[in-house]
Amino acid sequence: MSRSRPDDDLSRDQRKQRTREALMDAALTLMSRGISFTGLGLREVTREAGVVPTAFYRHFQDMDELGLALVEEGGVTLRRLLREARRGGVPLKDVIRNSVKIYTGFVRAHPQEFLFVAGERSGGSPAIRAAVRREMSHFASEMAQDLRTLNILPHLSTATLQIVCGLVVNTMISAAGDILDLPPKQPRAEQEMIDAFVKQLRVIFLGAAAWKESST
Amino acid sequence: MSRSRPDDDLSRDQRKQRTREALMDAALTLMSRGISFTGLGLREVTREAGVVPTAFYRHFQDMDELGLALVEEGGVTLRRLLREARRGGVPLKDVIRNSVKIYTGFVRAHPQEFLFVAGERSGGSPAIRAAVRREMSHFASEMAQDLRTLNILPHLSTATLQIVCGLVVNTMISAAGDILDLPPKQPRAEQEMIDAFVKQLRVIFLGAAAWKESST
DNA sequence: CGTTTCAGTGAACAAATGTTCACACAAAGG
DNA sequence: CCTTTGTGTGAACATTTGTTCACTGAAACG
Repeated sequence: MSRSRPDDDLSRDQRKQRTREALMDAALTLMSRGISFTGLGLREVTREAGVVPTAFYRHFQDMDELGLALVEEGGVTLRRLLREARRGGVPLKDVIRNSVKIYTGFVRAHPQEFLFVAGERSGGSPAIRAAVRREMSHFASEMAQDLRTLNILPHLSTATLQIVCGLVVNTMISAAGDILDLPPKQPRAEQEMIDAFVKQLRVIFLGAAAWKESST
Repeated sequence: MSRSRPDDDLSRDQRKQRTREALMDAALTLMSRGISFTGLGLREVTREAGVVPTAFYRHFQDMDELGLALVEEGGVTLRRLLREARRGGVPLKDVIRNSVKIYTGFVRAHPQEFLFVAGERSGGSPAIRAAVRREMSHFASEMAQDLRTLNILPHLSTATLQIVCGLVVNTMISAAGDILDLPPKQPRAEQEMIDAFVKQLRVIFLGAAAWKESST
């Protein structure tokens, strides 16, 4: 047996990407301990990742670049969310409640990424803020297109639909931040927040359905 | 003439409160330079305030306490906003557009406080986050009560009205953050954002008007 | 096999951070 | 008027930070 530890025979690039992920995960882990990304230090992250500080520079020029990578990761998570929702098909009954169920499931499955996105949307460095906003806008666009092909709210102009989806996405992200901030194991309060969240989405879609494009 | 500099004959308490305000203003000023509150250092703040670092402890135990004071200040500003809106009376025509005009005026007049609230809502330390949420919730409650006395959306239960106002407030704060993040002197993009903001509020109120309490 | 490439190491640095302490000195209060 | 009170000072501290540099050793490659 030449190679004893089976998880150790990896190509160089694989190894590199591995510690890169370790760094990103370390940042997310530290954030889930309460500190916001902006308050994180380079050394802190490498320490948590189990790497020497200098190794950081092999992957990112500075913390901002790490942040941007995390934004991108968050973006693909959001895309997977949409795909998953599509795959489930339209329930035709209780669409909103079901979509919210999928969503909250996703938030619970990837708490750190949602915490990051919600927190840095208006908090972090200018570059990161901008990236988060861009990602949220992309997400809203995809959602708008989905609604189009599902023939939901067909009477709305594309511009209006886009704005409505922006409102929905904004509400979604805020709700995620609120839910994840609850002291853990508090199912009563959590259910209340989710119910309020559903109600807000209902109001939005009700308003969008009642919208007349003529109104200035 | 015993007292030469007229701005210098102040009681001890007045002086103390003065440098306290200087510290708070310094933090806000630094934030408007791009850094988020969480990323601010104690020494950085005292330097900007023109005081020696140790003087900080005469007013706050740590940065978190400073942050909480700023949250409270932000809350006061929001209350003044509501009072101002009330004072203007109900325009009866174009209510939303007019309210938004008042609001954006306020945001432009107190950019730093809105930047702080928007940024630390989900970003900062747990204590500060909680305080911001509490203040936003208070604000939503007051708004709900105002709508009640103005006989707007009278068919909604108090609980529903509260939830709708929560949605409105959330949208307001996000919009403030977005608008203040624009590169300055970009009236085209700013007007676009404000128009979208107005449209979102219209959708919300339209939906609230169409709401039937019976729906599960 | 021999050479090159390069992810990760470890020591070292200047700079900045939060916190401490004894002190100054003007207002407050008897 | 003399004493007390307390805001702001200035020097000092132990830590922590971001960044540099020369290095090691194994994978990649010819």
